[in-house]
Amino acid sequence: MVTKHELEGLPEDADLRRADSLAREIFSDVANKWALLIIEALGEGTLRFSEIRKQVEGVSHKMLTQNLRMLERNGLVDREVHPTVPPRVEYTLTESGRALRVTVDAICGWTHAHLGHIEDARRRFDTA
Amino acid sequence: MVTKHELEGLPEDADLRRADSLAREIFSDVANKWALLIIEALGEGTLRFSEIRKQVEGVSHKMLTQNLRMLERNGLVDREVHPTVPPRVEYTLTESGRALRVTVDAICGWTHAHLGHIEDARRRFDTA
DNA sequence: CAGTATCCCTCTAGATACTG
DNA sequence: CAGTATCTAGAGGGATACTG
Repeated sequence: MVTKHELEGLPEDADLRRADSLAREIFSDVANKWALLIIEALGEGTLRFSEIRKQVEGVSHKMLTQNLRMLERNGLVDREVHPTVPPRVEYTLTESGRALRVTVDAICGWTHAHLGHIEDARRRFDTA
Repeated sequence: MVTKHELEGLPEDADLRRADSLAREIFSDVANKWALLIIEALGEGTLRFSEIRKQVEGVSHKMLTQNLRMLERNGLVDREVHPTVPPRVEYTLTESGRALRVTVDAICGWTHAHLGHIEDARRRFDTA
């Protein structure tokens, strides 16, 4: 990923280049705070728009819709609309979304495991 | 992580709350495109400022310094200044940085593994 | 309730120039 | 070469109001 173009210069792999830039784009989509927090919130279950909004503390209405659309577009979440009134819209991770979620969990785990180290590092840095 | 405050309301765990908000903050620092790409670029090795800049395609001088400072402050990268002229500054992941790198690798792996699915999903979404 | 559209302002991030 | 500072345009994102 974000490959260093080991193959750069070979004229025949425009395909690889394309895949590369696509990977970049997806990485940029996904590697952002709100997207990851939404994925984490969905977890294994199914949540309504308003429920996600509660769980992902601090997310605005706008950011939530934007990111949900993006995740849906990339096939990470499934959006099911129940044509009732009032409407009920449920979001669920797709298989690929759940696969990504595992890595998000790993980041969360890393964060907690290193809280202490990080606090120390900050203190050292800030006093210097 | 980004816990849903299962313990919310109990007055005695201001500590947990603090740790929680710290975790949030760290998550926000780290869950951003440039930070992750820099960590990925550093890998197991040691790179100079200008070398990182080459590897992380598209990063501006400013963004690179900003993110390197942030990563240094959080104890993810080690910054070594050689007092020569011209100056030589080398960056290396710390142990905690390398631990996080593993998860970044996982995200990259995920990206490549799901490129096809994602392209399909996008096509479907965009034509609808 | 969920979603879209509009306004508006902040703050990000690029470009440029300058120092050790 | 690496880093800091300044200026500035423009995207990001909040608040609000309106629709199905």
